[in-house]
Amino acid sequence: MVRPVGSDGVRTEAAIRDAAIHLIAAKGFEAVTLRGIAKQVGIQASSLYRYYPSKSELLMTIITAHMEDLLERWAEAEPAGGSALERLDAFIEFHVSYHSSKPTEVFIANMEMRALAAEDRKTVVAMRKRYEAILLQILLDGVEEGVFSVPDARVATFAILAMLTGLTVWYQEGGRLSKDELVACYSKLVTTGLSSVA
Amino acid sequence: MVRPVGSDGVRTEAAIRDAAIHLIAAKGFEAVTLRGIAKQVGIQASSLYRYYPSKSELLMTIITAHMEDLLERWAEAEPAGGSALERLDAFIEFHVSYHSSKPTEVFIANMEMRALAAEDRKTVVAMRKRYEAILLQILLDGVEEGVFSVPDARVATFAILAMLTGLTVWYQEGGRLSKDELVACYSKLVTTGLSSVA
Amino acid sequence: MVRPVGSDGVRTEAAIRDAAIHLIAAKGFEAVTLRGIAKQVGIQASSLYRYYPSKSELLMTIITAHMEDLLERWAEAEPAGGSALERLDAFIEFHVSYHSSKPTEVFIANMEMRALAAEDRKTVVAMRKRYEAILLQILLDGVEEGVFSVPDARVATFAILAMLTGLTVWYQEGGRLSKDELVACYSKLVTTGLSSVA
Amino acid sequence: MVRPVGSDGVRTEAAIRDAAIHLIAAKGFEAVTLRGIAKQVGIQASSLYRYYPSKSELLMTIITAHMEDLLERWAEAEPAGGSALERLDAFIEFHVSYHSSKPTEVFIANMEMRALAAEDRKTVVAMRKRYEAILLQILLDGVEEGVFSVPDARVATFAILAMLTGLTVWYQEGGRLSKDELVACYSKLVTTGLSSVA
DNA sequence: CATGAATGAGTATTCATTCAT
DNA sequence: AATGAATGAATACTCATTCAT
Repeated sequence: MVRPVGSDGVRTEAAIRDAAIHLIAAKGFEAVTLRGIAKQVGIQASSLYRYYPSKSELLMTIITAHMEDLLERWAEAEPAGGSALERLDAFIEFHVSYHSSKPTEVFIANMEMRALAAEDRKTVVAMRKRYEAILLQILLDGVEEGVFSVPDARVATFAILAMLTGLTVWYQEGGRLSKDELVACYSKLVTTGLSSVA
Repeated sequence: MVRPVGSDGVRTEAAIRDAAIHLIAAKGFEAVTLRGIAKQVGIQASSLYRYYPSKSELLMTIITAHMEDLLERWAEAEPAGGSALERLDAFIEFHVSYHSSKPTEVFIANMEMRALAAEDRKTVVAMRKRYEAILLQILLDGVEEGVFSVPDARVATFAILAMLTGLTVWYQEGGRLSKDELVACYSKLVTTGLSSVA
Repeated sequence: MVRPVGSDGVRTEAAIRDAAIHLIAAKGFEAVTLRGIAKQVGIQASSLYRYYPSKSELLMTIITAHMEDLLERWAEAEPAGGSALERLDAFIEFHVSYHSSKPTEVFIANMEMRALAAEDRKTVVAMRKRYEAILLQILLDGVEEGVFSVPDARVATFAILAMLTGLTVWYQEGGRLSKDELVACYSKLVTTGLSSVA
Repeated sequence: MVRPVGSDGVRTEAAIRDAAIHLIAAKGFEAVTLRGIAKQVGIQASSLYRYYPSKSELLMTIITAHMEDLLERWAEAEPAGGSALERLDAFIEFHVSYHSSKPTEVFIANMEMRALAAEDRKTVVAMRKRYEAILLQILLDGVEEGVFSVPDARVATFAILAMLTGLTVWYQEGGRLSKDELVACYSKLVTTGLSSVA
């Protein structure tokens, strides 16, 4: 009997990841059991080992897949050239869109880094730094252009990312605000804050 | 050795809480073991039960003590009257000062709510909502006064709190910036964003 | 060693029950540890959980299995019709035979009901009442027929059952008396007491 | 300050025994904790050690006190001389009276012998044998006199004692039957069984 | 006479992981 | 590709017991 391409195995692997992502987001990595994941998939816990060599590698896979995806997509979405303000707008739009479309993965990547082994954590931190560097550069350029004024670009980077990423805590697809409204909201706050003057 | 000379219940209880706070912040509640806490305090794990009836009540105590403290201190620091802008400044100064002076407790309160039992989580969420309501009211007042312009006050509240609270992730006492500089940084970002015009 | 070759779930489950029954009868339920049971079976304590979800459910299983067996077997052994005296003889023969063939299970069922959770205890008490009702009915019928004389049928039921069941405390298979002699002994005592007249 | 005779200490010791007796009867010795006993008395667990050197000696004290009391009282109640039938009646009256007046202590002595250390158990078994020997002798005498007919005097002894003692399981002071009715009930059953002829 | 602080051995139970089938 | 039986190390928690005060 010929097994159709992309059959069982592949499907099972995807199902495992999906189940893991939702359970980890809901209960936290340590509180999730392999039996729990297996049950949701409809297989035995021992069968998980066909697909992932350990619980921690399952987490690492989820987090790095997310980080790689994030960085790749920005590489595609990144505007070639443009003013700092234009690039900032593009970045906010990208970040908010991505984070509101995959809030669960993002939430895990932010919450469960402590659960990674030291080595793995280092790898992920490095990826995250690459992402932070994108915004930091935009801010520095904007300051140089004279359009941005920040007391401390590094703190501002952390602050803005924390603000933007915070949406994963409360955002639910199909909520009160459309994605465009969400982007507008955050764009306004980042560029002119609360002030009604500018 | 049954009881070391000079042992003292009050001192032990404080030591347990301190040890628990630091371990939980570093590794996450689920990953922390009572043995680990006890070891750091220099007692046996079973002795913890003289002070806290269960691991989860220990967490609950830490989180509620923090939340109560936060709300009480704001009640003291809150300016009587004043414009929305003045009250916003006061709130930011308070929030940043408090969060930078107790980053560990705050971090735990934000990260470990999932580890609480449903009932306890409800209690804490209610306290948190009371705190969020403070900022929300300031924003609404500012909008009415015409000094603030926000697309959505509720989203803005979450966004600003996420930004301000985010400092607990990276802030370390005695770092590059003084507390005043920190407050100035965040104040600037909240009121006028990145714009150099205003 | 992960799984000894030729290990078999059904066999293991039976071995666990046997070990549990003997240990509980010897030391009492509370004094028996899962480690102790496991050791006797030759497995790890954690492996018990593949077969019984908790220590108390293991006890409940043992007790209810015994009670169900007792009631079913009487249903089979019960004479269709007959005088009260004939039915009494049949009951005594059945009860003494059953109790002397499974003294350990019976002993546990009598001694360890306190160890059951309230809910479970209720269930077992109800089964026991069904059994007691059998003898009570025989006594009432005998009184009506005029062959039995009892000051109080309810007390007599408890008294006779206590007497008959008491054999589980001292009886050992292969002892001085044969099963038939045992039945004769108890029959005599129940029907005419110590009197040498009748 | 002069302490009044028979004060605190004595009262506390009695309170501890009472509390222990009722708790052990209700939950079983192993399930009872010293903290539980102390709580009921209104003292700290550590204070129990002023009165009893260990949990198991507390049990041993309760059981032997009961057994000694039982034997002493029979020595007082025992009729000097008399026929086997008269002595049997006296024994039954004594046994039922004593057991219905102290059902809790008796219950413990019967149920918790397994909880005693081997050495202590031996001691108690010996006392119990002395008590059983009383009834056995009466039966043997009655057989010799020709008024009793028993297939096996030893089995009859166990059987009758099990029947009589069984009342501690269900008897409650102030219940449906008076003590005299109770004695009459059991007397009838022992001497002529269920038969209506004799 | 009584306690409060502490111990340490022990308990049921959980869980990631292994591997013959 | 998947499972069922089993492991062993770990976990929160309990409890009898000790003893300086």
